[in-house]
Amino acid sequence: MTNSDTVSPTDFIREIIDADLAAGKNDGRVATRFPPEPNGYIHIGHAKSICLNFGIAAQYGGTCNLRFDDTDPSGESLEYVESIIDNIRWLGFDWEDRQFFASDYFERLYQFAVRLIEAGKAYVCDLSADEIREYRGTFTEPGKDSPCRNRSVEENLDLFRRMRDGEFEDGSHVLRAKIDMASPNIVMRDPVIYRIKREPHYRTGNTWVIYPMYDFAHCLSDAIEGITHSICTLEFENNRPLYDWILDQLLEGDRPRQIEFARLNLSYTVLSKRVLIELVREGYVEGWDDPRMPTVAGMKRRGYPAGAIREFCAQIGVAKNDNLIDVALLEHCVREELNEKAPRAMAVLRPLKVVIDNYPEDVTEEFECANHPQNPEMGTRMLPFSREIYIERDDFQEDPPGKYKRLAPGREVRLRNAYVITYESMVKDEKTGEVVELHCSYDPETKNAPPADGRKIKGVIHWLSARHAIPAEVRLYDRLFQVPNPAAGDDDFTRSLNPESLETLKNCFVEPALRDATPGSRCQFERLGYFCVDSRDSAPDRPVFNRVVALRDTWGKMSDKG
RNA sequence: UGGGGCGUCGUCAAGCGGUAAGACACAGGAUUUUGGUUCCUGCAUUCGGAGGUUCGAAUCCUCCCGCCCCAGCCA
Repeated sequence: MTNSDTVSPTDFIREIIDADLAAGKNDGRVATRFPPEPNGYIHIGHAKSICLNFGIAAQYGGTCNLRFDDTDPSGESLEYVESIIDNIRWLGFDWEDRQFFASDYFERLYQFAVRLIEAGKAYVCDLSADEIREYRGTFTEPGKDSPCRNRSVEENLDLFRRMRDGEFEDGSHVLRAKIDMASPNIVMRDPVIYRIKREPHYRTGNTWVIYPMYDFAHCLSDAIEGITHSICTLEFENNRPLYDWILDQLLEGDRPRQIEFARLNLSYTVLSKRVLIELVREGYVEGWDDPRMPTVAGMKRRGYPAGAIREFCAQIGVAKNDNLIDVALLEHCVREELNEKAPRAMAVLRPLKVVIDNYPEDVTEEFECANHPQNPEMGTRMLPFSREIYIERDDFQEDPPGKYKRLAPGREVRLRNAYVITYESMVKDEKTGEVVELHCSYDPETKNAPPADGRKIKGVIHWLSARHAIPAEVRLYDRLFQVPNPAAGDDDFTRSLNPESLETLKNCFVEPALRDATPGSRCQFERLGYFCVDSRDSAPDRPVFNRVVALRDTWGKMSDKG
């Protein structure tokens, strides 16, 4: 599926699977699942889990199901289901016909709950939410039994049926597993497994007023689907005894096994669902697919290739250590793929006009340019040249620092794929003193050739023929947060937002070949970075480009240091 | 505080009793019509700490320290 996945990674989860296989468990089957709750868009952290689950299934000749864990109607919606399906497909994974919903199991789960009651392992509790909390005890004190704990099976069955039938108010009754109110693990102190919630479900509508809790629904959904290895994140480690307990009461033979790994944390970004939702709702970004968002939809729109995300997930590994991955690694993976695959193009973001005085006014030349310097198979394109061109403002300095090798008074520079030009004079705005135009001369002998006298031209800059350049809008993105670990501390995340995460440049130019660039297509603007045609706002007469990621910039680093 | 986890380079991460892989980052240098790419080079005498076992310990034992998770009718 991916050329970068040639080396199968090894990690503690695969070691467990190897051992299970060696022990003859599950008849040699490996079945995983990715179980999102459809109450938000998936992000790069989910991508790690997706790559893990689908990757393991592929590696072991097994299967990976997509299952929506939709047991709490509040906040869940079809929009999220659809976005999740789209995003996983885009990431490059396929679950064939194995798309499931926990909500499709509601009737079976109900029957499992009835069996639990019949076995004397669950009871209907009348305590209020507050009372249940009080009865639960604390880390250091054991809990107390609910007064309802010893109801008869018959009464429990009757009450539970009436809960389902809608006879009771929301919150007036719950179904609880009867385990151990003195357990040192709070999860095991008679956990709630069903609650009454009169809220329409986006799939089952009003047919249910009771909904199973995660701990009850998840393990049984895994069992129903024949999952062998149920991979989840570390915060569920405390829940594993409950996962096993429920299955022990209800099932015999091979059972799914829960394995926990450390979730992804990314520097300078936040992956908390709560914060992501707030960023969208409060308008700090323009939507779930804002190119600054760490969502799969955002990264796709930004122009990150799916393969780069997969490669990133392979690179970071899987372990149980808390981690904070340097976002530079993600950017590295993006550059690595784009360097190989993105055709080169010319664009000027902050134009400065240059008149080449000794070049004829009515002439247009066309230069044949390679689409990729290292890969001739990517072909060539024609680039027009004329007397007036635009260069990048940054590529001229009146009083340049030491190692500057671009245009300056008295200097010469190579125009990429064209001639060597020499500075002659500049025109300044009388009021502001700003340089508004340059005059240069060109050396006709240097067309695609070094200067005849053998002198070395150090600098190469990009340019565009003013007459032929296509106006474009370019959006420069930077990290959304200014601090390395915005999730640390309970500070208001708003304060660590980067006010300069988006810079919109409206007066840019791109080469004519890009006039009709396909939305979503990517190229490298030479010397600037990788760019992607925005799939939402770009129009044929007015292309809009998103900067995917800048090129590595050793010069920028040097000059930053002074 | 009771329970459950985790501590190996700046950041990830291999290592599974035989003497510290790799990646990113960083720093030098070479090549270059992208200050890109590519290519070399450097980057943990030491594995949270202290004891112990052993010919030999990041790996085994003991104690200590630090960080994360759990007291939703969320997942």
